[in-house]
Amino acid sequence: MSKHDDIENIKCNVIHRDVVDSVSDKMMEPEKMEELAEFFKVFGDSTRLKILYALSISEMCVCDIAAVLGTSQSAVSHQLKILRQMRLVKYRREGRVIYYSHDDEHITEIFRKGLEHINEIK
Amino acid sequence: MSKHDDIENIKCNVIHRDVVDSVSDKMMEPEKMEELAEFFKVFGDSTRLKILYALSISEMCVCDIAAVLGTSQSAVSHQLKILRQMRLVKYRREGRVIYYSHDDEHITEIFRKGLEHINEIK
DNA sequence: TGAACATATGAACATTTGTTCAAACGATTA
DNA sequence: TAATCGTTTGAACAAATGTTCATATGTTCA
Repeated sequence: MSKHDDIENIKCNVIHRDVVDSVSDKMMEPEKMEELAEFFKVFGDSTRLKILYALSISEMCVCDIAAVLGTSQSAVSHQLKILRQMRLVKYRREGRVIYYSHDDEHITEIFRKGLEHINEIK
Repeated sequence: MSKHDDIENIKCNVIHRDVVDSVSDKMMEPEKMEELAEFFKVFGDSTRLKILYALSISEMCVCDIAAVLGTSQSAVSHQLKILRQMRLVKYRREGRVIYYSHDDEHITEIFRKGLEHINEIK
């Protein structure tokens, strides 16, 4: 164990140096990956997904969204904030009612791709 | 408060009955939504995203993936299990080395849509 | 057969996440 | 102006998640 002290607990070594180098070279910047993960994380919750789906059918106010989902108005509002921050929904105020709607054309396509996948794997 | 006891603590009422009914009618089944959320959840972690991206460049063994990501072999293995369960990657064994690769064409498209979005909103 | 290696897995732990509850904020209306 | 309504927000809390560590599994090679 003498001269191997510094690597004594490495469990795993590179097997194909060429592949590792080539792939490392083509990898996206880690920050971009983080950003992308944050984006997809938004789709990873059924409450938010339901909101997005509902809004793809019609513009709606917060109370109505809550009614459709069967979720508390507060929970919906919290999730709308996240969707807003990710620029997936926009809103307009009319008196004390706030109407939300989609703010991005990619939503529908991402939705469809996801559905295609889960329909295929079962 | 007499006859309203059952709804006394409802903070929010339906505002547009017609919209709520129409959207409720067109909503997807909740189970489908859950399933879809589970699927997108997989994309919502940067380690898994990096693995998927790396595999879009080349088939790779676990050790090499770990090397490219700078993550422990164990962490990679745990995440590969999730990707496997979601049928996003497949693998083949060659001796004691296991090679992973993509198992779905939607991955690349979903990736691209996500990137398009985050590139637009900044 | 036993040592070495690539990978998988379970338990433990810290972190993140989503909901609820209570309260605050704006806008309307009586 | 006060009460009401639709919405937002912060704190608290339980549940879910990702990593690490230790160990197990399965394969090769000496």
